[in-house]
Amino acid sequence: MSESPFRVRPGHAAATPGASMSGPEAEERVVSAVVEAILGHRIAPGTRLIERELASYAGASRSAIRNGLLTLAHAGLVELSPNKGATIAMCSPGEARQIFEARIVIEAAVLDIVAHTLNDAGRARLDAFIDEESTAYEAGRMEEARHLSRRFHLLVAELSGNDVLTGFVRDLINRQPLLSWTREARKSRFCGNEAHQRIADALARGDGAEAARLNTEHLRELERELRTDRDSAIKSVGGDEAGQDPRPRPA
Amino acid sequence: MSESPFRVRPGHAAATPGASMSGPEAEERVVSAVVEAILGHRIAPGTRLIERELASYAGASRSAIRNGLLTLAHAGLVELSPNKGATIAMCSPGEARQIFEARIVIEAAVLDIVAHTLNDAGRARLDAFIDEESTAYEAGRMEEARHLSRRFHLLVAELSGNDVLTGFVRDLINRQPLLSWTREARKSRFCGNEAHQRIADALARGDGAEAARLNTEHLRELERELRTDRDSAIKSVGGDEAGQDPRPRPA
DNA sequence: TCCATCAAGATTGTTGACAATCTATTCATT
DNA sequence: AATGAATAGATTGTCAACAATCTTGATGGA
Repeated sequence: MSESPFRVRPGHAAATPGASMSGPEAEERVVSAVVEAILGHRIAPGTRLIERELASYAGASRSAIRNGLLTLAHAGLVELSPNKGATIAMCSPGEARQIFEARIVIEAAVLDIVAHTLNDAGRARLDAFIDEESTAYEAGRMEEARHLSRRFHLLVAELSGNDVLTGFVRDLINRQPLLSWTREARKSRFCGNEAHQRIADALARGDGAEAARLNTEHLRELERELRTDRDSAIKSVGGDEAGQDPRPRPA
Repeated sequence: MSESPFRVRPGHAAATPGASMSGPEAEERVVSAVVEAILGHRIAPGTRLIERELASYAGASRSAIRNGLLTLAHAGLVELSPNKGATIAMCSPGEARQIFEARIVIEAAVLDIVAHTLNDAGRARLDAFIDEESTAYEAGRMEEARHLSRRFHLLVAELSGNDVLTGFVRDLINRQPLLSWTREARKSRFCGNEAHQRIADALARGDGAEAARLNTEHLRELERELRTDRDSAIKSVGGDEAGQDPRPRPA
């Protein structure tokens, strides 16, 4: 059996089939494990999720797993088909376009709100965040940098003070890795935090329109990069996909 | 509570405790029954939903009910507390404000998209819808009119061609009745479809900015009306709930 | 009268087993 | 060899019973 794509969280023992450490946390544990696996590009879209495997991994019952899968399905991260089970969601190019469009318009609105309401505490949070992000980039810690790069957009949403919009942004960001599976370890030339730095500067000046414009440009750049990745993946048909480690379980 | 707030759908027999007409539809039936009950103002926020009651009503097992409640919780319509069960969600004034804000910004973006992409077929759908809505209003069929009034905003979202944004708008609209429980049967002076008519006209002209402006004004009017309702409800009932914590979201 | 304590009932949470369905392999036929 | 049917295995869907927890009402004392 291949390596599990799910990462064991500190403080939690790995799957011990006998130990039924169930509880309200079990469902949450499965959800966050799958989310982390998706965000870390350790699990491919289309991978089938088998209830009993997840159950034994998480040391939970199938009921908890089912609840977790329902939660993930609502967040758009897994697809459920009756009698056929759950798979990691696959986004068609059309869906990818819609997700980017949604991010562009919602984040533009959020940035406009933040530009009008940002206080000193928020400005400090933004500054500290940008520092942390650029430090991670310069140190070459790409995994952490990618994580922080996603977190930036979430932080801006949080600064708007609107939990509803923040939840939408979080869902959209979590689906991002599903759009560009191949972009795993490649160092993106657009994912640097210069764009984030400029957006934060515009926010600090109270210029919401400019911040929104920069963010839109930033996201369009990401989308363009994604499309070229997808195209190049098409021409190198089977080799690339089979060569990557995380494949659907052989089972 | 002697009378059930849930309306029996045509084609489905009422609860027959012995008949276990379960299936994949059972969950869906419960979900839509609760949604309809909320939309029809037949069930109050804070009402406790007891699994066994719902199960016997829907002729389904508790498992299906549980799944349905989870779905409703994800949509923000019910709140689940561990070991305490499910209640119809209650929105604090702060949450209500956030929901209106989210609707304003998302629908503005949607209107801008529609204004740039509307074709003849879409224009025809809008026209037909406005006719149907105004007919319902003039005939005094207020329940249908309220339904269509909500549907108008959903139709505009659908015309944008973006399923992601449409889903967000749908969730927000479905939560609307939770914000203004007291406004049940009252004929609102702002809920007429003149506003919708003007928005549709602006869309037909391709003037997205004006459509968004009109829609924002429309929603702010609704929110103001809601606040006066809530204030008058406070003086009659007296007990007002403190700020509720927002529901937990998937990580 | 008010408050703490406690017991009985009610409700949710969990488990395991069973039925229904799908999937993959095998095997017969053309 | 290719195709289609049948069978065995695997997986999901469902259910009823049991355990854990909460709620309600009563009881007794200050």
